[in-house]
Amino acid sequence: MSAKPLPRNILNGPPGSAVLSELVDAHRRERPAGTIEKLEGDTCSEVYFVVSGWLAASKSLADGQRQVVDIVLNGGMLDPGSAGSDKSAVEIEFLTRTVFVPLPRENWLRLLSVDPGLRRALLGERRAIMARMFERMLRLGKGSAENRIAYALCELCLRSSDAGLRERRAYPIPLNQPLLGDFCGLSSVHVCRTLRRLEIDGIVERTNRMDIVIHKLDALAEIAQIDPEALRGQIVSAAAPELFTACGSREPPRRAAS
Amino acid sequence: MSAKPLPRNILNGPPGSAVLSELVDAHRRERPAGTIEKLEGDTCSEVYFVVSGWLAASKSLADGQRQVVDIVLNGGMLDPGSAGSDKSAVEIEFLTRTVFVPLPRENWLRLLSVDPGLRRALLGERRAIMARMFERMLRLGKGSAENRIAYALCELCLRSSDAGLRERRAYPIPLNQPLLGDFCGLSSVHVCRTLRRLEIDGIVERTNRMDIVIHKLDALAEIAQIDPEALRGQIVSAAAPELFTACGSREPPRRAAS
DNA sequence: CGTGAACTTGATATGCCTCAATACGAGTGG
DNA sequence: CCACTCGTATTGAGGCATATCAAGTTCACG
Repeated sequence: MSAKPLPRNILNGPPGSAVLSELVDAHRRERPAGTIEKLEGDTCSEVYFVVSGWLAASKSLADGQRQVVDIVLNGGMLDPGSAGSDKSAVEIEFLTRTVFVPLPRENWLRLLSVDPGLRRALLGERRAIMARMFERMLRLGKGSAENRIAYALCELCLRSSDAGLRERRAYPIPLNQPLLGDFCGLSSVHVCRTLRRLEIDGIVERTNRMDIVIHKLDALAEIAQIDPEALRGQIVSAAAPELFTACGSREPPRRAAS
Repeated sequence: MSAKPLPRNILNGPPGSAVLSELVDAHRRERPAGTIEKLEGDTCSEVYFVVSGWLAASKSLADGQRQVVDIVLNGGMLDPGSAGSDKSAVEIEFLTRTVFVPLPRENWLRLLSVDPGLRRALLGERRAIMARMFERMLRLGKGSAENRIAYALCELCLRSSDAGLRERRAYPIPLNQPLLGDFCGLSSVHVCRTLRRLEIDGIVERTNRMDIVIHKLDALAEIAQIDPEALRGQIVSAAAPELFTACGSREPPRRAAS
């Protein structure tokens, strides 16, 4: 699966294919870690495709409290727009050096109009996005701190690696504790305590600040209240990578300081 | 806007239109309030369109704690599927007597393939869904109980009426307090206390259990941390009604006991 | 008139936040 | 090489918001 030979779907699709690679080339961008690409309310008429890197979409209350509403990884997409206007509903920040393609809405619609496979892939990607958002809302509303953190670790590990959830394997997660707190709806202090407890209990281990090694997958899944196998199928879109393999060479996700 | 003369978009669209009305007729369903249409994990290969009524999509933790992840009203749609499998990611329950159209995925994809206007409308609807989900996640993660309740009232009032947020006008909300709690991530007891406080402060009034009358819109918007005008544009899809006006006569939303 | 579900209100428990102080690690400049 | 500094992580103490438990009331419905 990691040795996928050639881009499919778009580049090799029947009509409009030539257009695509030009579009992608024309819009391809790269940003260093920590860049804030857009603020809430900024004008935005594009749909974002992440070629490589991590991106966080967040919203804030008046007092500055921030909630990360989604994290987008290699092969993922984000539509920051809201219903009526051309205003972005979220703030967009890159957590790592990131290559991405902001595709104007009209171009995106045109691509969809010519490629049935793309429409189908989009449906799958959309379902994956919604499914993981649902899981997170459930935990934001009803889960304990342990449950939220454990779930976040599982989700990010699952999504960031083809290998899935495995014991004794280090997954880099390019979030510091305040950011992880904003993702889980917790204060950074409580994130620290909760991570610490998981570590003391021998369930996970951290190296280099935020490389996660799972030692007791059963226990972690129990706390996160997930079935590792099933969750993967629900929140990771099988079709997604094909959505725009065309967009560029597949670089591995790279961690970076924020 | 309420006196829209004729269905547009699909029924009158160029090709495939005849197919649509047949599809809709064939799949149209009606259920009484309180019906549970699907459970988490049930097989589901359809996309749901709500013609009239209210529907709640929820998920639960092992201990039975439930979180309502979205509420769908007249003119709204819901795709319960998850990425990989044909399993529903959510439980679906009707809050009122509801007319809806569960359209098999393949039919839905085919419709999308023939109607550019439909694709565009879907983009708008999708953005509205995401925008309101983002708003709710922000409040689930970082908002106080007052903020969550006030926001929920504003969102549901905005979405359930063309009139938007107005003072001295009764909005029926067909949720009891336990359900509102599941929606806001609060216990029913605390929902009660919080609503009571809003009432004592003269900000809202309740009649018939759950008909909401706003008395101080400014204060409510302040607590909810919203701009009523702007929010409407963000979370209500202008195009959505056209998505499937074809599906049936437009009945007003009717409240019912759960 | 009885029954059950929802609502209300009070009392208590607790999980998480906030404030505060310290430790650590990386980068910087002397 | 060391001192400095700044951001992040860690740990403790205390407070507050919300959950939980419990009891009583109202209301819809049979």
